[in-house]
Amino acid sequence: MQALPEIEAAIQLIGDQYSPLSPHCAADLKQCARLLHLDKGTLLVREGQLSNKTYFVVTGCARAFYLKSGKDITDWFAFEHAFVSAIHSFFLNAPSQHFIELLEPARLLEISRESIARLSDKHHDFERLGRIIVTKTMLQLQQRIVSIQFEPAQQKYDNLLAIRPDITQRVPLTHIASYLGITLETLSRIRNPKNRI
Amino acid sequence: MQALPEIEAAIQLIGDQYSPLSPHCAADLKQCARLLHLDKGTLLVREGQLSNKTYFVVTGCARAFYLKSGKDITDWFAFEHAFVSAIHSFFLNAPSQHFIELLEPARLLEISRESIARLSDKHHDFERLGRIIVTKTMLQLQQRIVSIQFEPAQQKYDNLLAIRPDITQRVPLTHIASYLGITLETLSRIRNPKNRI
DNA sequence: CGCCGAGTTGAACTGAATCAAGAAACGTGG
DNA sequence: CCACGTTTCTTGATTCAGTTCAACTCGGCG
Repeated sequence: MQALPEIEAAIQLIGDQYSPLSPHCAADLKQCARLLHLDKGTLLVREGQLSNKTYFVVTGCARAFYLKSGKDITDWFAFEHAFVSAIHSFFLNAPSQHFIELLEPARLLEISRESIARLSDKHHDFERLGRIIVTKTMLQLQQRIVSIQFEPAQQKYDNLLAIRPDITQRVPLTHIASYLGITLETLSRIRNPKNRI
Repeated sequence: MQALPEIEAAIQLIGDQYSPLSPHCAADLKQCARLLHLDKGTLLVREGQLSNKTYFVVTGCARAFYLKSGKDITDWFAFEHAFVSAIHSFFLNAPSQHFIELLEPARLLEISRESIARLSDKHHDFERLGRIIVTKTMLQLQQRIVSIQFEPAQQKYDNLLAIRPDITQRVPLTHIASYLGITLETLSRIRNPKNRI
């Protein structure tokens, strides 16, 4: 049917990174995960759609963004070995506030909410995996709030570079700017060493 | 030993609000949860301490805050029927970045990380409860990021009031201001109807 | 009564936004 | 492989929301 060894490898990665899965559970997961390879620019989700999928990025990168009075604001970046989903839609079964766009050609493991619910019921260790993934995400968001609030623009940018030094090579500055809560112009000035005090 | 019926009632509240627990699991939880009643102003956790406890607020309210170059910045409010913990310390077993302070006399259910780990191993439904609590918290944080970033001060304040209309009666304005990422002076001006455009 | 913490008000300052041009890089078709 | 249009990024001038600093008011409470 599909590239099963690659799916297996991706599942292994997830287990290693977050919480190990029993062989039985991993096998069940393999049955319901799909491997996608998609072009740069693909929109996985659009605003207003119901999205009951979560995506694990095997290679490439993606962003979640929303439109705020017409302006495109990036809310989340997912690089290889990270998850991305339209969280409001995925967890609350509500119309998505977000778009999800691929910023590079990518391979993704796609898993449906329904599969996750079924596997969580059946396997205690899958339930745990879910808890741990969500916990890490929560901690990340908390750190992001600290960084956004009260840090001047330069510091926010430096903080981001510390976590992801390669981001400027992979993501247009506009998206980085909106992610940091600053304008493209400000980001451009910050990056110009002449403007450093 | 303790006010067991009150502990039971608190556990019932948690189950109702997040994810139901089997009687067996609820009974196990009852064994390891402690009910505290503490005065306003009590510090549950101080910066630098290891905190391996999480607290469910039965009545009263608490805040988590940190010091950023000497300034007191509120990061989280927990009113009745919500959880509060020094998340960085609790989940990563690292020294706390936060203080936790009671803003009103409070009754709290205290549960240790170790108990949670044990109960999560033993009871699939407890593991699920944990996943769901963390998921809701994650969604809250995500909403907060959206609200913090790009909203002007007035809007951020209005958003908070929409969620917690009584907050100004219960919490000093300084804490609300730092939570919103604005100064006390700005908050004061915003609240003064004369300054509305 | 007088002090103290909490909140308000005012005036000056500032970091970042906005508005407006232009330069550089990028890809696509001739 | 070059020309052209599009997207991405830079630079400059101006404006503005919110900060900072400072003084003042108010309401408890010892």
